[in-house]
This record gives sequence, structure tokens and C-alpha cells, in this order.
Amino acid sequence: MTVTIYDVAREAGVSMATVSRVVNNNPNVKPQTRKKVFEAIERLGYRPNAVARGLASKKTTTVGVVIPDISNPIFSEVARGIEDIANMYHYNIILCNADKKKEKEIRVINTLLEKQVDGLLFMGGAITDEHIQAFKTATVPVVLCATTDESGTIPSVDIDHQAAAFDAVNLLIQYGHRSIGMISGTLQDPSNGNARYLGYKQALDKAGIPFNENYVRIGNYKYESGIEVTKYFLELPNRPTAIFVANDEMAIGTVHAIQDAGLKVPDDISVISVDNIRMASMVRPQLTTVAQPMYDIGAVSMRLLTKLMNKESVDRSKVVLPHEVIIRESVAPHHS
Amino acid sequence: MTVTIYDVAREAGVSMATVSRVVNNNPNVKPQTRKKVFEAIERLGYRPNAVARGLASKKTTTVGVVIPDISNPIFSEVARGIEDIANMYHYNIILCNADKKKEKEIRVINTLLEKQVDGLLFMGGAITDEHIQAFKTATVPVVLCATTDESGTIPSVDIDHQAAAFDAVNLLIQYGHRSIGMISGTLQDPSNGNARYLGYKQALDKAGIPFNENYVRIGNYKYESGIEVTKYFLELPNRPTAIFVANDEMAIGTVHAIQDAGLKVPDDISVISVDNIRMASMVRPQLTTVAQPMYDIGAVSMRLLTKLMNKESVDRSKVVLPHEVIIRESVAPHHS
DNA sequence: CTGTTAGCGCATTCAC
DNA sequence: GTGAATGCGCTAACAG
Repeated sequence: MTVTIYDVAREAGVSMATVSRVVNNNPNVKPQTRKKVFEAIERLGYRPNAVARGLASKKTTTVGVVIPDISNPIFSEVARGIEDIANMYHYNIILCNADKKKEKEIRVINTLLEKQVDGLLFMGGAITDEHIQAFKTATVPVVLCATTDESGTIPSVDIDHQAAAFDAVNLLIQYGHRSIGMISGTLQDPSNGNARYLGYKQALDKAGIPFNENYVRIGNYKYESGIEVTKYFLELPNRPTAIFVANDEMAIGTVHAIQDAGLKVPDDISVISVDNIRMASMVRPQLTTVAQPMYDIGAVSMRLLTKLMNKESVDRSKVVLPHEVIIRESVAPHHS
Repeated sequence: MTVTIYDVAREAGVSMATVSRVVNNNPNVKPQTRKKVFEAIERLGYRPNAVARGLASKKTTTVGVVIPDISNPIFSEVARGIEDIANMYHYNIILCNADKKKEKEIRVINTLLEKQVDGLLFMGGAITDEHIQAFKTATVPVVLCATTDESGTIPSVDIDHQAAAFDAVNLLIQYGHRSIGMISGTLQDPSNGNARYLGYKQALDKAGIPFNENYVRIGNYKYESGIEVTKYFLELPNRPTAIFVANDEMAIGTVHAIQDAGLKVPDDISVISVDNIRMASMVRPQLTTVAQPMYDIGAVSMRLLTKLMNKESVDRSKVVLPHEVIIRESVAPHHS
């Protein structure tokens, strides 16, 4: 039924070792023999069995990528970066969606490890002890991308979320705003949600603006959430003149909520966020935001992983990529 | 270094066959023995090697999914449907992005087949002879989702794109529009791009509206493309009063181009499209569009694949799921 | 340059 | 219920 390397060997009148050599591009084969083998392969429609190869060689040339939420544009952009570099180094990648569920993340890590991937890339999300535990059982290298672990034991590639948030809020302050609201993500995630919150506080602090609890509300990173929380701000007796939103998607909700209330962005209220997903320039006004180099985060983390898999030495196993403030149309100076 | 089934056997004082049985939930094991084995597994931190298992059993319990463009929300939603059903039937799925390149699609199909997946799901995109050829070499079942092949030889799950387009344009006509532009995708793709074009023509035809070549322009499904093409329409001496756009993303571009020109949607120009991605309701005005049941397309195709993998008989191997016109805010009656 | 020989880690007969 | 033996398809020494 299925044609094996042995069938090819017989057909070509050589040994299976030779077939293996030509299939694996081993140079130690006479061109003539190589040709014979290729013809036999063609004739028989032979397709190498990666499973058998993996068992024999103890390498699968594939890396597992766990993606927290396949429908989140951030992660899909990171995935592109991962892929391009993976292809460059001739690794296959297998993507596993984890649906934002911690339990599923752990499960996926384990099945990936069972499948004997040569390395693991873990994207996004908060890193808990359970994660660390799962990573520890791995005999292959692991790198985090677009997230970090607090303990700092696992190689990672990410931006400095606190600094990014700081820069965003700081821009608002430079534009004369002093009543600045924030729509945050969950504070439970230290590497991301909480970091952005800290950046916000830090910027206020530096400018000598007192922190006002009523100016901070928690959203869930979704568009609808942005709308909802913004309504709260709009009903405040002294509503903020600018809002810092933890991600672009919520920020679009914020813009629409403001517009739906008959106000204008940025004339009445300025809005700034973080991420710079494609959608950020698919709104009117276009979003001013702090860009995360998503593609690069993916590319660099994959490159780091290849080094680790090759047992090359790496200087820093925790790399922080630069972010950039992208000025568009949603922020204006505050006129008092 | 790595602990094998054999180590567990020794540790538990049983044979490897027994360990294999408990790992695979074979009922023919005395509870007491089972317990001993589990303890040994725990103690040693044994993790089954899926590669070895795959070689021995000739099954990998994983299905390969090729996704044409991971950053396209349509496909990621379809992928969710696939995943949920796959989990339900205890299959792992490995996602492979093909970057909208035919050459890469073929390559990915082949590596997936080499990896001995138990089945293959091919998403989106035009199906060429090369694809068919690649599928033919597969010894495992293949199903297409969100696309169809013309020859009808491969099982598939999709909507009737022509009918969907027809319904969209028909709505416009019922609202009194007779000057209806269309922004199409490539006409090279029979199952999708061309089908929507045919639906447009069909609707005009039925209403006795003469077809006007200048009212049809080809875009590339991207936001920017929607903007660009719409500008062309706006400069037409007798510009259309309504535009049918082949997908939501371009339609958002259309809406913005119209607004940027100082006109209003839908008061001045109505816009309707196809897909109903999340973003369709993240614009002002919210898009009236024909919904594709993306999640269901994924779920149904995965279900179909499980049947095929089990060699169960299926009644129809080409299933067409219903679409639905979603009325929102971007279409208004035409006032002459 | 090419062939022979051993496994890789496990599922699966077939006995007992 | 359990164990012993065999082989899945291939790579990797090793020998020649």
C-alpha cells in the first residue's frame, strides 16, 4: 500500500541507506546513483515518512507555537514573523490555538512536547507557576514571545510595556492634558496588563498630576468593552479630556462611544492606545498609538529559539524590543 | 536521559505491554496494576512519545489544517469551528499558514502528509489542478472548507457565494437602487471571486437593469483597495447610488472613502458587502452585509472529516451552508 | 561512494 | 490479566 524507502531501494537497485542519503541531500552519492534513485522515487510516488524519520533521528525539525487567541491580530502578526524565520532555517511550525484558557495552554504545551517538537514558542498571556512547571519538564528549549515571566528564568522577547504606556500618557501630558482617564486590561497579568497601568501612573507621577481612582477602569481588551467603559467616563461630572486605552481594539470602541455621544475625537476628547494593529488606521479619526513591533517580536524570538536549539550561546536571553509612538489623528492639544 | 515506556515497566515491575495498555486506557488491566503503573509514571515523569506511537500504530490522531492567511479574520473564525469539533473527537490539529501563495499551499500540503496526519482540511483559496494533484497523492481523507473545487471530486463545505451576492444586490434593488457599482475580488477564483460577480450580474439581470462595465472594478479584498476603487466610482459622471463590495474589509474602505469625500453613508451612497466579520459592526455606520456562517463552516467540515477518517458513509460530500442577510446601517432606500 | 546492521519508542499480535 | 516478541519506516554508525 504505502511505499517505503525499502521499495525505492529495490526499484533503484541500491540499498536503503543510499536512498536515505539522497533524500537527505547527503553529498556522498554518485550523481548517477542519485539520478537512479530520484527516478525510482518519482516512479513509485514515494513520500518520506516524517514520523519514522523523527523516531530514528530524534529530531522533527518542527517547532511548536502556542498562540493564545488565533483571532487576535496581534498574535497573527507575531506568527508571521515566527514563520518567516522558521522557513528560513528550514523548520516547520505547528500552530496550536489555546483559546485564552490557561488550562488549554498547559494541555497544548504537553501535546506539543509529546509530539517531540524541537523547540517551543509560547506567545502572549500571563505566565503562571503552572506554566513554568510545564516548561521545566521540557527537554527542548522554550522561548516566550510577546510576554515575559517575572521570575526571568525563561528566555523571552517582548517590548517594555510599562515604558510604552508611559510614553503614550506622556504624549497626552505634553499636549496639555491633565485629566487623563485610563481603560486598562486586567491587572492580574504582570507582564502586560499591570505593566501598562504602572506606566500610566508613572507618567502622571512624573508630571505631578495626582492619581484619581475614578479615572481608571478595567476593560477586557474588546471593542464592546471600550464602548462600555467610555460611557462611564462620559457621564463623569468632570470627565477626562483624554483617555489612554490599553489596546487598539478597545480604543476603537472608545472613539465610537465618544462619537455616538455627539462629541468629537480629538477635539473634545483625545484618545491614545497601544499596539498599532492594522485596524488602528481603519477608523476615522485614525488612531494615535504606541506601536509594538509585532512581526519583529515573532522573528526575533524564532531566531533566538534556533540558536537555543543549536546549542549556540546567546548573550541576552531576555530581549526587549523598542516601541514607537505613532502620531495619527486621535490626539489634539488640550485647550483650557 | 529521556524516560521510555520500558523504564516505567521496570519501575512498576510489569511488562511494557502493560504500561502501554494503561497509557492507552485499555480496560484489560487490573486496577491494582494500573495504579502501580500510574505511580511509576508519576515518579519518573514519563511522557509518551507521540512520534513512536505514531509509527507503531500508524495513526497520529492529528489532522492538518492549511489556512491561506492567518491574519484574515474569516479564516481564524473558521479555524475556531474546526478546533472545537476536533477537540470533541480527540484530534489534535496542526495549523499551517500558507501566506496566500499557491506554491506554499502545495508545499504545506505535502509536509502535512509527510507528517502522517490522519486527515487534511484545506481552507479557502482557489483550487487548481496542482491542488487536486497533491490531494490525490494523499492516502488520507481531505476536505475543503470555505472553498469548493469545480470538478466536484473533493468533499467540501462552503456557502453558495453566488446566491449570497445575489441576495446582497437584490436588497439594494428592492431599496430602489438601479445604479449599483460592484467592487469585486479577483475573477480568477471560480468558487469565490467569480461567483460573487456572477451573483451581481444575475441580480441586475433579473431586475432588468442593464449591465454597465464601468460599474465593476476589481479590488484585492484589502481595506486600501476599497478606498482606492471607491474613489474611482466617486469621480464617475453618473456615480452609482449603491455599491456592492465583495467583502467586508474592502467595504470599510468604501465607507471611509465616501465619508472622506464629504458624503454620507447611507444617505448619499449605500454600501453592502459579504462576510460579516466582527469588524463589520466596528464601523460607523455599521455594515449591512451577508453573513457567512464561518464557525459552522469550520465545525461542519471537521465533522465531515472525522466521518471520512472513520470510514463512515456520508450522504452528501459537498455541503452548502446557508447565508443570511444582516441588515444594519449602511443601506438606505434610494430617493430619486 | 555504498551496503549492513542496529536500534529509535511504542502498539500489537499471540501465547500463557 | 499479563508478558514476549515483532516490526512500524527510517537514520546513523560502521565497515568496506
